Amino acid sequence: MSKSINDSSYWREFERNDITHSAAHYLMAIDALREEFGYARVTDVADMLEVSRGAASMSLTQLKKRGWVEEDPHRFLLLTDEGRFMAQLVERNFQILSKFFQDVLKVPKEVALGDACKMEHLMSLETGRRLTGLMRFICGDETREAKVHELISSMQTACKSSEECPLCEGGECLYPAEFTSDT
Amino acid sequence: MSKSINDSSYWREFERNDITHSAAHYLMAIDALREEFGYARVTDVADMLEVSRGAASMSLTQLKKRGWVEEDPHRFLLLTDEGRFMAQLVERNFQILSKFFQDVLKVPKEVALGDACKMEHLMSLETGRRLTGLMRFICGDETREAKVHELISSMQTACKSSEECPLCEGGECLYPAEFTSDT
DNA sequence: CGCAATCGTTAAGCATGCTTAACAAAGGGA
DNA sequence: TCCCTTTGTTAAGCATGCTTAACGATTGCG
Repeated sequence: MSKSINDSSYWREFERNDITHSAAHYLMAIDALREEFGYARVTDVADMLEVSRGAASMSLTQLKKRGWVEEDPHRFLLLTDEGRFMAQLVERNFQILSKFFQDVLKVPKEVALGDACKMEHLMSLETGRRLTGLMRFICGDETREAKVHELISSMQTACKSSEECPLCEGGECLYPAEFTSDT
Repeated sequence: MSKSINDSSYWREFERNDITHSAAHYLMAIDALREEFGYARVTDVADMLEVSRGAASMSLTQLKKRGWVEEDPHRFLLLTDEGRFMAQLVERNFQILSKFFQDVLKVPKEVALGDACKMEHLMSLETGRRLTGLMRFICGDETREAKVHELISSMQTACKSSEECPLCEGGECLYPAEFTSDT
């Protein structure tokens, strides 16, 4: 268990992720601005993300070099097909994760949105697609959905014993008493 | 939707997260080494994480300043109570996420472990606890577990129409045809 | 004891990504 | 036209976190 979690073959994949958190938000900002106003300039992106124009300018230059951002004939910012793909991937991940956390796990909105926003650019397409499937299963039947919620809300304490818990079999309890109240 | 995803009040929380990915792995490495060998030195941590001794030294100095790491009477590395709490939080998140991705969502192992490792330090205690509850629900009944798997494996194509899909109601389909094959 | 290997720290360099500040280029009103 | 504002770029500084290299301080063997 502890042997593999620190295996360098994948723990450092974090810093080599396809897209950084920051880059994802620059792309999504362009998408959102074009949708809302029909165009996006460096200053608009900077305002939306509340970063300086300098930061936006430098980041967008990198995104242009990477082939995700272009300028249209009027020198307005534009996503390339690949850029739009990345933006949509991250945005869809955010939507799925925040919906999953809020509607299925019943995590308080603020926490759910915070977690989803941090994780949105890190979940692979494969995982996102399958998570969508799980949610179609749960949300597709009201009785089932209600039962999930009932069970989750009753699960405020640690499992009684490793024997009867399908998760803790053999090992230690994943959520012992000291972890059942919030941080 | 696009309005809130770029709201600076939380998109920049990513860089202010309680613990960085790197810091989490330093803490978990100390934990793992002490468990396996009874002690942990800077060099051992560096070897386990496959970083230079210089990097390990500097990072561990920061973790000492932060109160998560100490030295024992023999000058070996030791986690403080708070440090152990953080390490266990992240490790438990990794276990829950990788189990969820592999055993519930049936994501291929390599992808599941990669995703879990990237997200492990970003999921809040609250969300992790509730995810554990969901998994107790699903894995606690074989019929239910089988049904979830059947449904997820059949969900390889986009939903037929927004009308009948509990997720896409109103808006666009989250997983239209062009996204249903892997990247 | 002494030499050599190991251990831990520190410095310099690089990359990311933010800040503020300076500046050139373009735009708009009197 | 002139001036002032807005826009976008660039430079310098800071923080994180990695690299390699140099450096003392141990440690251990013959």
